[in-house]
Amino acid sequence: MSETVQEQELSELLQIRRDKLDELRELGIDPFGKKFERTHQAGELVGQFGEKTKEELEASVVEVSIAGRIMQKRGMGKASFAHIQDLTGKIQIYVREDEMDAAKYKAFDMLDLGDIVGVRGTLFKTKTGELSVRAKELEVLTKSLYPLPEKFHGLKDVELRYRQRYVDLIMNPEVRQTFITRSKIIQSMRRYLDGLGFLEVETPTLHAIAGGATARPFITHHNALDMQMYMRIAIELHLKRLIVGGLEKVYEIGRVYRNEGVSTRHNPEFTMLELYEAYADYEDIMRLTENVIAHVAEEVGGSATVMYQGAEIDLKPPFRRAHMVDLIRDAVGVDFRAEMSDEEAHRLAKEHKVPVEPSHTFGHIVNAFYEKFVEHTLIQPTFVYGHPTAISPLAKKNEADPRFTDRFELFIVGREHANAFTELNDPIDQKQRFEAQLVEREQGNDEAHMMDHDFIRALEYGMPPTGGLGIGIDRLIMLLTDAPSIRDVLLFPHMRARGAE
RNA sequence: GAGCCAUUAGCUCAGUCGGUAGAGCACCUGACUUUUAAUCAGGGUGUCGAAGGUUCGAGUCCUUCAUGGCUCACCA
Repeated sequence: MSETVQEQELSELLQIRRDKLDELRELGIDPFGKKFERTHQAGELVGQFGEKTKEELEASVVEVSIAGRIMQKRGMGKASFAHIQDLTGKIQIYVREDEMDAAKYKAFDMLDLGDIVGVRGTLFKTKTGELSVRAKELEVLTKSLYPLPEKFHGLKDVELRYRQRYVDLIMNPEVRQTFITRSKIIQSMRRYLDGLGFLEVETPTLHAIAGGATARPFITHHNALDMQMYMRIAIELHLKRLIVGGLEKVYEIGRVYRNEGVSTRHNPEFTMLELYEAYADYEDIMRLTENVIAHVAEEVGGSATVMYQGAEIDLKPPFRRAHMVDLIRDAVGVDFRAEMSDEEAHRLAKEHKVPVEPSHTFGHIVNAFYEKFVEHTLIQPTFVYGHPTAISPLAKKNEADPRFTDRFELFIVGREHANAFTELNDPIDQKQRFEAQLVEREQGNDEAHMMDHDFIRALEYGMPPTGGLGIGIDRLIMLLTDAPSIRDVLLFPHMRARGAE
């Protein structure tokens, strides 16, 4: 569509705003102004001077310079009030015709909600006691050409909130706060791990082999090398190569990509923390996990107890620890510690109406029982450990019972928040595990792991006994910000492309 | 992928039994020098998500499609 046609199709509402560009220029004002020196932010002023009396403010004459978006405007002829919003909040400004340049007052009078201005003036309190800035000078910094949502109800439409997050951020302070908290959570986590002597690293997100997790990858292509590549589904295998290389304690906070369904708990790309510590095992990692989560909750939210969707969640260590088969036994009375064949396991699955595939072995069926009967019941933080070997191709087998591994997952509010294990460092066993995965792949499981010969080679050089951890950062942020949907903690959640537009 | 629900002005929402598309905010015109969801007087700015169908007549009933939300499935 050409620019001219678009211009013609502008609604009256939008056309009026465009016309104001020329009217401002006629007044000698650039509607898309320039750099503006601020001395304060709104929230800072309210914090610093909000408690001062009218008289104290009059006596001290505090000169300030602020800038922000006009969110409310109340004109009264030759004087006007408005509220200006910046990152930190809102502050009222008071503009009088007799105290400034006539053209400037006329320009201000013409401005709309959503326009961005810079104001220099002095602090005072109105007769109703609101801290305000009495404007001496006012600069138009940016004219807004599109009207903001309704001032009282704001932007409610969920689709618009996600597709036009910038409007959501302007209108909904709690959304702004969620993303500030998100940043603080990640900062806090970094500081904590750095303090423990971990080294933050960055490894490739484009992989020749998509390994380290059970998931379907996005496939892409590198032109110059003419090779198929995958967006990474996990960070794991590269970080373990670094443990082989002697970096000993490493972590990466980064994006991984999985070509799977979208839901309130799943986005095609999400942020993982993965961490590996040489000479540690999964019990060390359990302690680290509960400590880092409690630390972040306290540092960012002020308490290790959080409210999530009406439920009080206690994140104070130690978290409950429970073996997967014990939880299944307590829930349905089936004891998978008993020796049993795959056939017996299938019979139990049928008896308890647990959906399984014909190719499933004992281990897959134990996991299916867990997912059906236990997972959703774990509201308070619980380390579920002892996952079957068949579903844990990168975890070390348990010494006493090799049908299970030294692995745990952390469940909170019925959702998986972390996955960790004593890493398998026996290259011969690892190769066999990959081969078992290849069999699954041939049986049609396109999420089964791929063989990674270079990773085997790395293990052949010798990886020290190692504990590893993955934390789903978005889900942790959901928990700590009381967000019901993962989209509420992602600035730009993935949405289907709109056809006509 | 399946089920349920939603889609009307820039935004938030009404719209009865099928009978001339409405309100508040925003915006426009005017008044107003301490207002604060400012107030007062006047002004409705629209592809009723799209396309078919039924009907004398469809925002409303039917079908298909699109997008979104929730639930389920898959998954972290």
